[in-house]
Amino acid sequence: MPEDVFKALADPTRRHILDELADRSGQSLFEIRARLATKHGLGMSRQAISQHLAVLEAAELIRTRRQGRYKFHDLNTAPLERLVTRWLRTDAAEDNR
Amino acid sequence: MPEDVFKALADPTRRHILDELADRSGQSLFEIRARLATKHGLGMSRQAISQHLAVLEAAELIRTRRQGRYKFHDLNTAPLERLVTRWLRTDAAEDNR
DNA sequence: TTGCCAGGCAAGCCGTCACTTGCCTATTGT
DNA sequence: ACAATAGGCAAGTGACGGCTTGCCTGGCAA
Repeated sequence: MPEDVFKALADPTRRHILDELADRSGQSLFEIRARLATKHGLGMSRQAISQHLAVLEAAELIRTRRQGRYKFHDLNTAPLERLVTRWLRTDAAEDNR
Repeated sequence: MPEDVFKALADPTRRHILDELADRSGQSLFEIRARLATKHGLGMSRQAISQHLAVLEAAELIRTRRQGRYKFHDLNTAPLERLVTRWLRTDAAEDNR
């Protein structure tokens, strides 16, 4: 299940989205779109970012909460923590995967 | 340049290769191919794995050393270390990328 | 030397992915 | 009520990625 995390992190635009959510939590789709455009020069359609957010949500890298007609996105760093340590630990070899 | 690391990690076969090299360092192409086949049930062509190794080497996740007609592969965990910490540190925000 | 073995190069196929476009639903403001 | 706003749901397109196949090169052993 957390195998999708790698796939989600593969795209640079999605990594920029994570950067934005790390900088300011609880942003809406249009906010993210605006900040990607101004700060990173990414002029993408609204739907493109919506699909990226769907991928990130499926990988559980972001959590969403609806509020009226707004949908706010929050970063969830939990899947990131034991992701790379899989190869970093050179001591006791326990196959926990 | 370490942006390719994410792309390299996106493929499950490549992650299995890293697992193998983490388990036994300095394996050759045919060794890796054999162990992927037996331990993970991956019956892939030699060339497929060669291409995967090329991607991993381009991302500097493995280092290679030629010795006669053999080419040995070693895991290099250096690019992995400050990869995920980009989103994990919630303290001082320095844009080092 | 001759043959075998480890590996590289290049083209081609096919599936997946990122992105767009068009249309539709729901909620808020006037 | 009506219009504007925030977002969702497809379907279609172009490009990239993984894998195969075929041929070629360098090193080692008999």
